Amino acid sequence: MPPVSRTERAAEAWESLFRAQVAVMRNLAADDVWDELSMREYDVLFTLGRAPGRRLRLHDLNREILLSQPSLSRLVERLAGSGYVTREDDPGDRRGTVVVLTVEGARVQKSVGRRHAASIRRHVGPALSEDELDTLTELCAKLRDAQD
Amino acid sequence: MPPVSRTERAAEAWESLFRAQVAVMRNLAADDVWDELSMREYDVLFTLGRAPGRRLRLHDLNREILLSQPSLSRLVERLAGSGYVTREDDPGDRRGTVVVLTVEGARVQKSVGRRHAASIRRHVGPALSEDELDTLTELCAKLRDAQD
DNA sequence: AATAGGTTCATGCAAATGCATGGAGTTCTG
DNA sequence: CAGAACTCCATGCATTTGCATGAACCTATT
Repeated sequence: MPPVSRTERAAEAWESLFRAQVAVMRNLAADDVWDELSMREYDVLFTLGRAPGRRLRLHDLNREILLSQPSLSRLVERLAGSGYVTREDDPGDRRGTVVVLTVEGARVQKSVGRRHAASIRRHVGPALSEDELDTLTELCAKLRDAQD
Repeated sequence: MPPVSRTERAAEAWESLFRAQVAVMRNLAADDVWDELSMREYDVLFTLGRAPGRRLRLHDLNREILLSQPSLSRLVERLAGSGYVTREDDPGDRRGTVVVLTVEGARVQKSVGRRHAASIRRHVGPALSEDELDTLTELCAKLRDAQD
């Protein structure tokens, strides 16, 4: 076995992470829990639910969601049309738009969220031991924190 | 600290993995290496390059690429138009289409690949120790292998 | 305080994506 | 071995996405 450089190690780790994400994502997407929300819509509502006051500036929301700014703008527009969020002016910065999760939005997010969590348990839970799951959580958190 | 159930551990691990993927992906996408190929196009050419004979059935290719079958069909169509792949009939199964990487396709993939690898080294390499990178690789491989 | 430069968001428009479907080929079943 | 069921791929069509751009606002510089 030849010596493995740091570059190769980084490339292998990313490749492995990426492929695992693709494989798990495909299984999660195939599970029958996306009748009320698409995965991206769920991601937005979930992120809002975690935020203080269940509200976030569009710009801040955009940092959590892998979507271009115009696409997120229109996704939020559709969510507002469905009554799951409202859009308010930011009094502190009048350029900004604050996206606020509605009661109905929170309800739908939780409804889908419960089934999604069960789906995750089925697809991710059995793959690794509890210690391994914790290690994976920590390593990914570390990787994420090192970005930008 | 309350006891943590296996369901919670799985959900945390997936959440952490997913967010890390989003954060890294955003940085990789922002790097100036995608002038000749989009990330998805690169992914297809890269996957073909790894396959034996640098060729893959469209259906098999689709299992590696997170894209619907019609979308992949059209992506391959565009790659063929650019001269990076050719489409051949599968003699063994006449329903099938075999996608073959061309010499030019391999050249472009390598050209982008070199810069992409350097980009990965910059964004992923410094985040973790070498042991941690190896551990992450193994855990993600295990997770991936457990899918389906 | 005026102006230049930066930030935040929305919209026009072309391109890419997914869903539903259909055609062609293969495999299973009685 | 006939036909039903399934698999693989492509195409029509509506939706979603990204890029380019512009409007409104904020901030820094002089």
